[in-house]
Amino acid sequence: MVRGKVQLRRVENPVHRQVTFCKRRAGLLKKARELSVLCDADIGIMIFSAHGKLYELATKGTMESLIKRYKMSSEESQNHVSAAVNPPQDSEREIFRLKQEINVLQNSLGHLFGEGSPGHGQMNLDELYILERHLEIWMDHIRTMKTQIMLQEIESLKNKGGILKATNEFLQEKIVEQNGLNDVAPMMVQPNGHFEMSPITVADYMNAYPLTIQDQFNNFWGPETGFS
Amino acid sequence: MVRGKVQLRRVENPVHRQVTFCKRRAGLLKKARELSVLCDADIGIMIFSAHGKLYELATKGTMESLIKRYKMSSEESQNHVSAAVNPPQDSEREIFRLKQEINVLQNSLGHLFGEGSPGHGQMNLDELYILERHLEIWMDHIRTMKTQIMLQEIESLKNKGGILKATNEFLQEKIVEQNGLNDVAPMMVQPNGHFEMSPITVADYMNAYPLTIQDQFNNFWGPETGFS
DNA sequence: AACTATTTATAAGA
DNA sequence: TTCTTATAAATAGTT
Repeated sequence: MVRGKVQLRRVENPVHRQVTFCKRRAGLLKKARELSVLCDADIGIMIFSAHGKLYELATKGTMESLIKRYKMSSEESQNHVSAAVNPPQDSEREIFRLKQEINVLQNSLGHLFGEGSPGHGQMNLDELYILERHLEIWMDHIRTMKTQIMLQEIESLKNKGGILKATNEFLQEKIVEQNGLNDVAPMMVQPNGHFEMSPITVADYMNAYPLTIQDQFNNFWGPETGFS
Repeated sequence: MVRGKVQLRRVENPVHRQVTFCKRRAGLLKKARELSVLCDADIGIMIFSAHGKLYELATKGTMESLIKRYKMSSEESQNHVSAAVNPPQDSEREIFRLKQEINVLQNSLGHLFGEGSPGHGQMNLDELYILERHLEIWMDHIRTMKTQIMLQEIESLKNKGGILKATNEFLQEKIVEQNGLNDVAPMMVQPNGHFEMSPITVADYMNAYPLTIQDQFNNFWGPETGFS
């Protein structure tokens, strides 16, 4: 018999807990089926017991199909929210497009792998062609993104190089003007393998390494980089 | 007040149905939360109203993570079942491996696209390399499967061809032995576009179409198919 | 949304 | 696990 209100906390006795789990699980699924019938709702429930065992209910179709529907639904609302909040940037649009691609793929795959009976197995050639085409398109997206990122990196490095070059030219002029000399304390390698520059004037450096900064620059970037 | 047992069928009055949906939905989610707390269970619930609106509950993590767990769980049990029932065939093992690939991909994608903030956006090069590699591997699987299916089809056709060839040789011997002749009633095209063979002896056919069956066979398969 | 007469779920005991 | 039963909880119909 029920003695008093049930406390909303973990049932400590493992036997009681197991029994409660059985009973309430049955109750929950029954309620779900009732709700589904009474109100025309489609319901999917996944229950993982404390020991990882899976119990499930799908009141319509398969759990897979409900999950697909869930993903569509939640993505839709997500997009409405983000479209309302941020001005849709190009990169976001691109990501949305890629998400859609992924959905298509996932749907294809769910269809091809998930929903056949295990013995049914083999996909047909047409389906594989479609899948291959999608993969090619997708791979192309990824390669494009990779290329763009690399181009951006090159651009960024070029900018940094340009700034360095300008700085170096300015410093070279200074050196020509001044011609001062101090102690030599060139670049050192630390025990941890990292480099560390001791405080050092440009003139010190020039003294230790007779190449001009411009020469070194060209040695590093090559004469055809547009910086020389 | 509740009058008599509730009938387990759709509530016809739309207003009542909507109210019932609200109340029972709240009840169901409450029960689920209770079960989760009392028994250490992790529960995911998706409810789609008759008009497609989504209501969800995830008692641990996100629905996405529960869905991942569901996929792993259900895949695992599916494999146990199929391993117990059938001797694990190569194609089934291959499909399992592909499923795992897909999981890896989905996880990568979930990580790369789904779980960053929308502004965070850009993947890094390393991640893209990994993803590209996965895609290449996967594409390779698909192309392999395609090739295998085509090879199987060729094999199957060759077998059929071999049987046909043997049959035809046998029939040719019969013809040489007997040399009988009846009315000619060759192959006809029906109004529905399908072919239908009237009852006809091989000798009739030989009479109408002077090529030997062997000649016709070679005309169809070519002399290099291994059947001639 | 709030109220209640009832039905339904279920905790503990067997 | 299943049945029983006292009691808590849910909820259909109403306001």
